[in-house]
Amino acid sequence: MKNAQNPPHGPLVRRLSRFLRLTERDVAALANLTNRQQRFPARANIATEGDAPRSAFVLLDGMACRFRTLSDGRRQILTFIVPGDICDLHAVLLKRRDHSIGTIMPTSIATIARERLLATIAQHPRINAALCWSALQEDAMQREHVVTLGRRNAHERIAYLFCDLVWRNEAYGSNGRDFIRLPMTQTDIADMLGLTPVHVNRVLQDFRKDRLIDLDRHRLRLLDVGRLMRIADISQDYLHLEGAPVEIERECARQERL
Amino acid sequence: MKNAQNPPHGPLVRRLSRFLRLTERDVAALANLTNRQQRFPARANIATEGDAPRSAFVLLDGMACRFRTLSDGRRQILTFIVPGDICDLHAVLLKRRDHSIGTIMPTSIATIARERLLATIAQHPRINAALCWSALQEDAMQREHVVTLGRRNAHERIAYLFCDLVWRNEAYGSNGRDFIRLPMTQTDIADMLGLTPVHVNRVLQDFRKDRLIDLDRHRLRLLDVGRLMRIADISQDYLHLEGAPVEIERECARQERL
DNA sequence: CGATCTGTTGATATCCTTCAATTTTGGTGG
DNA sequence: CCACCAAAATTGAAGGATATCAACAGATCG
Repeated sequence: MKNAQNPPHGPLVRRLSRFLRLTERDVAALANLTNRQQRFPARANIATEGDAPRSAFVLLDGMACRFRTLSDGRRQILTFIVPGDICDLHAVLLKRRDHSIGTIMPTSIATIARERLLATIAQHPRINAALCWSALQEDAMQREHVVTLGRRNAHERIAYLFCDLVWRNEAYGSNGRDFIRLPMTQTDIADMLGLTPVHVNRVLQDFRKDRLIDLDRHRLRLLDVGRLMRIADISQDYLHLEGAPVEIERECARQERL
Repeated sequence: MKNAQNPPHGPLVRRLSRFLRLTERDVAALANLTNRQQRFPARANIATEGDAPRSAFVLLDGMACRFRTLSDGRRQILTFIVPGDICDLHAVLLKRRDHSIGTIMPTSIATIARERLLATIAQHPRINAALCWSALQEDAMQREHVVTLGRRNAHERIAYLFCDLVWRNEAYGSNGRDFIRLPMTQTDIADMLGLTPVHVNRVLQDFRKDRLIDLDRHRLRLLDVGRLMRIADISQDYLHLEGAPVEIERECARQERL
């Protein structure tokens, strides 16, 4: 039962072991959790609003987003989905999807069969706990998004988004450099933040002039994270990266002894 | 194993049986799920951001809201909490709360002990499923909120909020009249919808002039739901009130036979 | 029955949108 | 590898939705 957080693991393991240490058995089970892989080109729909929910999946590589469109065409992006993110884990309980999922760039996913998922969480308390945490974290991110759209102005919104993306990449991304890939267009950013593409562009210019960011060819480098955090008035608390409370650790250990 | 949806049940049973039929055993278990009750006056905090999470609770009577405040005082309400809503069901997994919960009016809650909760869902598959559905529904409501703040204008936002509150009251509220209690102030509505109180007031005047609503002394009557729905461009799909898919029903029935 | 919170109204300011044109980028096929 | 094309980014000018400020009226509650 060794520490399983060493580098060469898939995005799902990287993501989940952010919460608590997984055993080698857990890691092996996660490797068997997914079955077939699928690739999608850029700007393709992985799932469409109104459809009956299909199986859950993990995003392995690329980037996607959840979104909804109003009947006059206005679009709101709900979340950007990055490698390691799990989608539609419990969606079987619903009859029809209330939002779509589309790719931003070429993206590959691995589907998760419901039967195997249920069996896995029944036998692996740490995976169960980590999946719950993952869902809680998504809820918390959604809440931060609501705060952003409701009470932050354009500069604050963009500062928030960039911090969020960089922090998530640091927490369980794979690249160890000081910049991140920003594959989405300025229109995507606008649709995420409730702004117009034109205004997003202007704020980006401001940030460049203020030496806050370096953004070129979809590569983003934060030149002054502290100042961006102060602009957005945000800390990374909402990501809940602090790991499991001891009681949860103990409870998992106890269940593993059975 | 009779239908358990008849009137004289608590808000929790009313809420959960919206999803699937609960057995008499389930209803009895739900009655035993909560232990002590607590009353809070209006404008009191039930839980505060930064605290370590306490036990989960059900709101029995009154109204509350989740909210976050930025450091300069701007406040964003995340959700209004109505009777039957369950709060912080899995919060034990987190070390500190990322938002507060406060009352709008005098409110009573019933706490749920973690041990008893775990035992109950282990023995009652339908309760387990219904609680999962409840969490999914909350996620869907949160998504609709994001769409509202990101892409709807002031009139559309208020039309959305009023439909939402009325629909939720119809679905599992207790009063059978054609108006609902609207205990929150216009400032609360503004903080929910990302507007200023002044502007909320003006939109309300517009709605009154257009004979869309009748709002007086915190009693709201929708005079033309169809038109409000068209204004907000919304249907009640996002509330997922259609009940459990047959496979879930079957799965619960199978588990009950063990 | 007064103090305070809430609702209402008007005038002015501003952030962001809209519209429209131009440049740049990135992808594709020859 | 280059030429070409569509998509994305950029810039300017003007308009509109909502915010801000301020004052007052009305409701609520101890």
